[in-house]
Amino acid sequence: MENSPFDLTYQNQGVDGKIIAALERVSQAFRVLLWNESKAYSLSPIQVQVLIFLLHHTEEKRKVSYLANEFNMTKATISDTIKTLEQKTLITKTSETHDTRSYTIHLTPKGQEVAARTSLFAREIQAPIGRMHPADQENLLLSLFDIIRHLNKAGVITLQRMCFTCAYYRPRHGDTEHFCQLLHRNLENMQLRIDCPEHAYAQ
Amino acid sequence: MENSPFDLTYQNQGVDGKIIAALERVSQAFRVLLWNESKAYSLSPIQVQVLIFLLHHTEEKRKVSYLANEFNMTKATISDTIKTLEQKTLITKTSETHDTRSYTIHLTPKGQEVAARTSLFAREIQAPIGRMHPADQENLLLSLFDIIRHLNKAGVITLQRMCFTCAYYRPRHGDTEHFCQLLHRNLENMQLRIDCPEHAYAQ
DNA sequence: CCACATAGTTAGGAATCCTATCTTTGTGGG
DNA sequence: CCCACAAAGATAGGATTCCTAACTATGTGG
Repeated sequence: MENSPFDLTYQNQGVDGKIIAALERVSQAFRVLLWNESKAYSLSPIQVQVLIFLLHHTEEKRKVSYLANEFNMTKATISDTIKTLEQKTLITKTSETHDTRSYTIHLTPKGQEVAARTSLFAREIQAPIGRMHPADQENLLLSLFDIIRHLNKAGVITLQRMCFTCAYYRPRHGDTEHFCQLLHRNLENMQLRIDCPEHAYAQ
Repeated sequence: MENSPFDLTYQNQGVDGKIIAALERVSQAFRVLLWNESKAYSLSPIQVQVLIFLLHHTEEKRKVSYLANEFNMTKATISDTIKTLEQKTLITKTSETHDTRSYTIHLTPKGQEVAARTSLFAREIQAPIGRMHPADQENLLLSLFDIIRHLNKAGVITLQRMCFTCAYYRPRHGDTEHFCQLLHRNLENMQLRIDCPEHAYAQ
């Protein structure tokens, strides 16, 4: 065995190195899938992302500044994207608030249709996840939560709507229990949210 | 409890939906980190990726076509990137093979230095992984392997150097054991490679 | 009411990444 | 031997991404 010419601990492929490499592959897959989907509908990747976001989020989040923050881009970039989407009659703007500087973005019926269809771009990634054992799913999700939580603390990802960054969230018994002050109850691991519509920022 | 105005199974946030969303967040983090690192060294993201790849891979993989396949881009894009890197004296070309159409790319000392430094761009993601329990690391890695294997079969990711797509790989006892015909032995879960230098394609 | 912050737009430019078209070189029948 | 074809890479040109910087217009607070 010692005579093997191959070193099993080759290069930086410790466990964490392997996990990083694997996550990078998955990231690449997302990029490729999103790119393909975009081309299929003659849209840009960011346009598709915006459409999908609009499909799943409420009024107060459907603004230029919010989207810019969400996608780590400048307002200029989003402003441009919105202009294009409007020209394609996929969205409309309404300024129903009393702040006339701002407006809310809405999907047109056509926009909803496109958004619904393109939102399936990740279905290839969903398939193997659906086949996993529930226990493995739970472990995977918790690991990812952990990573994201760290990235959030480190300032890499600025915006979150996950429980751990919410004003209503209270850890109990040293992180093993999760109490939501809005729902007034403990959340199971699988009930923790990554995109909660009621998320409130801690000050 | 039933009176709660909030539906815990809100939107597509079943387990797999949450995992997809989480993976997307991590992907975004990679993008942001890579972008930051690029700007810090006045390079483009793809230039950084190429430099890092060159640092870790051998001769026969350091060619334009291989890189194009690796990063899911056209040869034109890579050709351009290489030209720029050469102008920046970060790489050199040598045509030591007998096929004079092609050449091999080498890092200059300066290129190695930059590559080594930028290769740390993912360290923020590595930190939380390093702190996880070994068992959780193993679960995470196996789950990601599973997803990538599927993406590979589905043709989303064309190129791999992981055991599951290798000509030397033989599953045993229904996927619970992994035999490498090159090493002539079973591999433990944690010995499975995601970027094996000896990977050979199955025909 | 004036200074300042905030929402969004515009202009201009660097960079990404493509398609399509080339040149050159290797390869495999007939 | 040669001719057709494939394969490696380069080049030109263009659509798109995404930025910075400067701008307009509106809200807010001492």
